Amino acid sequence: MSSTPAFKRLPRAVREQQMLDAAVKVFSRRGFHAASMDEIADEAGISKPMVYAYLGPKEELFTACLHREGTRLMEAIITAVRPLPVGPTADAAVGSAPGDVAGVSDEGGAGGGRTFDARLWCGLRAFFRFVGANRDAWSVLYRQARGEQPFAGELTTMRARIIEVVAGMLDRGLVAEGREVAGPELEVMAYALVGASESVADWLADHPEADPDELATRIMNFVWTGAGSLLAGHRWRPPLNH
Amino acid sequence: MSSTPAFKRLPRAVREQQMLDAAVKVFSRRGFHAASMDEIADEAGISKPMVYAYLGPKEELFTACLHREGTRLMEAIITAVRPLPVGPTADAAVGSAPGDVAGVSDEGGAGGGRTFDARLWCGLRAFFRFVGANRDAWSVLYRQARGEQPFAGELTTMRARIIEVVAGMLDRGLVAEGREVAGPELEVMAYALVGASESVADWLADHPEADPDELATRIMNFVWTGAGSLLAGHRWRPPLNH
Amino acid sequence: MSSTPAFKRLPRAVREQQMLDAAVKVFSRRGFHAASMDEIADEAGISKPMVYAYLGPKEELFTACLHREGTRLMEAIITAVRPLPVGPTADAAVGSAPGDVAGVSDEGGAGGGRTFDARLWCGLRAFFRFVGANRDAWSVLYRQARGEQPFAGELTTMRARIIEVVAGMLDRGLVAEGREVAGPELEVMAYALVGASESVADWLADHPEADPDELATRIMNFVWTGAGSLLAGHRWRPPLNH
Amino acid sequence: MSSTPAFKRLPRAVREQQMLDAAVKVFSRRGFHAASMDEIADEAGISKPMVYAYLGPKEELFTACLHREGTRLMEAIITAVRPLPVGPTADAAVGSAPGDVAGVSDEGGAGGGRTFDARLWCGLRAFFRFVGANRDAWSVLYRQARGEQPFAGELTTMRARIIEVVAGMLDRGLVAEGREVAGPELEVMAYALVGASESVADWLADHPEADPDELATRIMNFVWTGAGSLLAGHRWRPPLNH
DNA sequence: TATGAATGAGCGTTCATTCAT
DNA sequence: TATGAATGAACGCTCATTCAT
Repeated sequence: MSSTPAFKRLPRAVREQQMLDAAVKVFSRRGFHAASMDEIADEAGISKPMVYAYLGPKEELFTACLHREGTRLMEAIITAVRPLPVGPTADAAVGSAPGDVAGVSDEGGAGGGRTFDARLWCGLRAFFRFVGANRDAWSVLYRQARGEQPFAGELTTMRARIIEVVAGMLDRGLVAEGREVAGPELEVMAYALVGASESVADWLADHPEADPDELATRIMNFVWTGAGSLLAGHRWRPPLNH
Repeated sequence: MSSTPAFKRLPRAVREQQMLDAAVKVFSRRGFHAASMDEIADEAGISKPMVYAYLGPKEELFTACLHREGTRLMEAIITAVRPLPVGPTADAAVGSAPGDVAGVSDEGGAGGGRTFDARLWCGLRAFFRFVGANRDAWSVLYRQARGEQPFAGELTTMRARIIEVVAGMLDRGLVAEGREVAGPELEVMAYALVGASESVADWLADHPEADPDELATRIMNFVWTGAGSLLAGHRWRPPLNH
Repeated sequence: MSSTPAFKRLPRAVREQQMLDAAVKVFSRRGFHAASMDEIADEAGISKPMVYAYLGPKEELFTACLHREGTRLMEAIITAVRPLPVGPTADAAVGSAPGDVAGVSDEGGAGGGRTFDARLWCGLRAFFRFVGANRDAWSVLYRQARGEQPFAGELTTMRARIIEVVAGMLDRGLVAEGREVAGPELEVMAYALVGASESVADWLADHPEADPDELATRIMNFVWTGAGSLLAGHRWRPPLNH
Repeated sequence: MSSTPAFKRLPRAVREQQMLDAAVKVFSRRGFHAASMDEIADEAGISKPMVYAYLGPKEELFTACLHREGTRLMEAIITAVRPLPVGPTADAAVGSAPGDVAGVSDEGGAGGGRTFDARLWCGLRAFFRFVGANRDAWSVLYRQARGEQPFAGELTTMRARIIEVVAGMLDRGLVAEGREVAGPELEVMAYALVGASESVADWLADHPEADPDELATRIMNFVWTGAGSLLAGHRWRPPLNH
C-alpha cells in the first residue's frame, strides 16, 4: 500500500496516472528488468490485475512511461524555445551578453525578436529545470531505456526530434548570418550539444543541491563560446530579464 | 558452441579471455539482466560451471568485463594524450589551425612540445577509434552499466578519472595562457566535453560506416571553437602529420 | 498431483495446511537436503510458486514444519501430564502397582490427586501414541532436524522445554517425598529419561505393529524401577482405569 | 591446503587415513549433503580425483567413515565390557556400592569375576570417554547418518550389535540371578539403556567441559537404580579401583 | 470494478563426477 | 601417483501473466 488512502472506484484516467507515477518511480529505482510488476502495483496501491487491465504487460507499461515523460520533457523544451509570439517590444531587453560574444539575431524568421542564443539558452534552462524537478523521469528516460533494445527505437525517435529542433535552430542562426553549413556537420554539432547537456543533466540528477539555471549558463558558455575562447577569457552572459 | 574450433583443455588464462570476450558480446547484445549465463557460456564455447569457476557469479563477471574494457579504453586515451617524450623537432609541424583559432602551447611544462589543443584532439581521436573498433565494449560500458545501480560506482570511478584527466589538461592549458579558472567551472566544462564526446561516440556505435577521425575533428571543432564562433565561420583544423 | 481431488481456489489457510502435510511427508522421506521443493509442491498438489508465496523458502518451510509438529507433540504430552483438575475421588483407583514399588503421591501440590508415577506414565503414553500415529512428524523432528545446524537451535529449545517439564515433575516428586536433589543431577536424569524414550520411540517408528501403550509401560518399568530392581524381579504396573 | 605440509608420494594407507580424518571432520561440520567433495579434498590437502581414486564416490566415502568410527567405538566398548580374563583375585576389590543396591555377580559364567553392574559401568564409561574424545566421530555417527536413508542400514546394524551385547549382559545377569525374562522385554530394556546413554552423550558432545566419567556414573545410577529408587534416596556407587 | 489464488517457464548457481595430462 | 580442466544434471527461487470470483 502506498501512502495515498487509495479511495476505491476512482475513474480510469486518474488510476492510470497513479499507476504511471508508481511505475516511473519503480523503474527509475530498479531498472526495467529488476522492477517487478508486484512492486509497481504495490507502489500504486492497487492490485496487479488492475495494472494489466489498464496498461497492459510490462513492456507496454514501460513504453507508456517513456511516452508520458518524454512528451513532458519535449513540451517543456519546445515551449521554452518557441519564439515569443507577440509584440517585438516585449523582450527588447533580451539581448546577448554585453559584448564579449555577439548574439545572432534570427529576427525576420517566423519567430519573435529574440536573439538565437537567447532561445538556445532558454531551451537549456527548461531542460535542466525539468531534470532537476523530475529526477525519476530523467532516470527512466536516460539511464534505463538506453540499455534495453526493445525501447531503443522509441528513444531514438524522441532524441531525433530534439536533435532536429536544435539543428533547425542552428541552421536558422546560420541563415540569419548569411552563412551555410552542410547537413551532416550540423547534425554532429547538434549531437554534441545535446550530449553535453545530457551528461551534465545526469550529473544534476545525482546532485539535488545544484542550481539548474546556473548549470544552464555554464553549459551555454561552454557550448556557445567554445573551449578555446573560454581559455582566452571570453564569456557569454545570460540576458537580464529572465 | 561458438565458431572457434574450441580446442579442449586450454590453460586458464586463455579460457578467461575467451569468456570475457563472450560476456562482453552477450552483455552488449542483451543488457545485464536479459543476458543469461547460459548464452554467455555457449558463446564462449564452454560449459557454465567453468564460467563460475573462473570468473564467479554474474555480477562479478560483469564487473570483470567493465574492468577490462574500461582499462583498455582509459589506456588508449591516456597514451594518446601523454605529451610526446622526445625531441622538440619531432612534431614541429604539429600546430593549430592556420590562423582561425589560436592553439595554446603548453610548452615549458612537463610535457613535450605539442600544443594543448593538439593533445586534446589526439585524445578524442583515440577515444573514437576505440569505440569504432570495440562497439560491444562501448555498449557495455556506456549503455548497460549505467542503468544498473550495483555498477554505478565502478563506472563513476572510471568516469571521474577521465574527467580529472580532461580537467587537468584544460587547467594546464589555462595556466599556459596565464589565466585561471575556478575548479567547479572547470569541472562542468570537462563534464560537457566528455558528455558531448560520449554522445557522438554512441552515435558512432550505431553507424559503423562513419569515420572516427572525422568525428574527432568535428567534435574538436565544436568543443574548441564553440557554437558561436562556428556560426561565424571560424574553423579549427587538425595538425598535419598525424 | 496427490490423491486428493485438489479443488482449485482454496482459501489460504487450507492450502497452508496441505502444504505442511506434504512437506512433513517429504522431509521425513528424504531428509532436509535431499527433499526437493518440486517434490513437496507435487505432493501437495499445487505448483511451486504457491509454496514460496505462502511459506517462504526451504528453510522457513522446514522451520514451519518443525514448529507445527513440535507444538502438536508438546501439547499432547503436556495435556496428558497435567494434574487432573477435579474432585479427588475421580481417580481413587489410580494407584501405583499392588505393592512391588511404591508410587509417590504428589498430592497437596497444585495438581489433582494423581500419584507422581501415574502422571509420568501418562506423559510417556501420550508421547508414544503421538509417535505411533505421526511417524513422519517424528522422523522430521528427531532424525532430520538433528543433523542440520540451522535448526539445532529450534530443536534444542523444544527439547529444553520437555526436559524442563520432566525435571519439574521429578523435582515435585522428590519434594513430596521430603527429599531434595541437586539441579544438575536432576537434569541428567531428565536427559536420560527423555533419551531413553526417544530411542524407543524411534524404534517404534520403524515397527508399526508395536503397541504404543505397551511400550510406555515397558519404558516406565525400566525407568522407574531401574535395571537393578528389574533384574531382581520387581515390577511396576500401570494404574487400572486408564 | 590443510595444515600438514602434505609431503607428496605418501603410501596409500596413510593417505587414506588422512582422507578419512578430513571427511569425518567435514561431514560432522556440514552434514552429509552439505559437505562437498571439494571441501573434503581441500581439508585433506590433496586433489579431488585422489579421493575418488582411493575411497570412491561420496556415498562410499561416507560409509567408510561410518565404518571406521563405528568400529572404533564398538571396540572401545566391547574391550571395556569384556570380563577380565585372568585370576579371580585381580579385582577382588571391585564390588558394588557399599550396600545401597546389591550388585549382581555373573561369576560362574564365561567371564572373569567382575560383578555385572561393574562391567556395565565400565562399558558406559568407555562410551562416554570415546564420545568426549571424538566429538566429530560421534556427530557423524549419531547426528548425520541417522537422517540419511542410504546409511540407515549400516547404522542399524551397528546399533543392533550394541543392543545385542547389552541385552546379552542383562540376560547373563538374570541367569546368574536364577531368573528369566522374555526376549522382547529384554530388548526394550536394552534400547532404553542405549538410548539414554546416547542422549546424554549427545549432550556431552556439546559440553566439552563435562567429565565423561562423572556422566557415566550418573547414567549408571539412573539406569541401574531406577527413578523410583533414586527418589527414595538409593544410590549406586562405582567400584573403587577403577 | 477489483482481487486473491494460481502457474509455466526460466535463470543463477552448485556439485558429484570424470578425463587428459 | 597426482591434478587442473571440464561438464551433465539438478535445485532453489522468482516473475510476468492469467483465472475465477
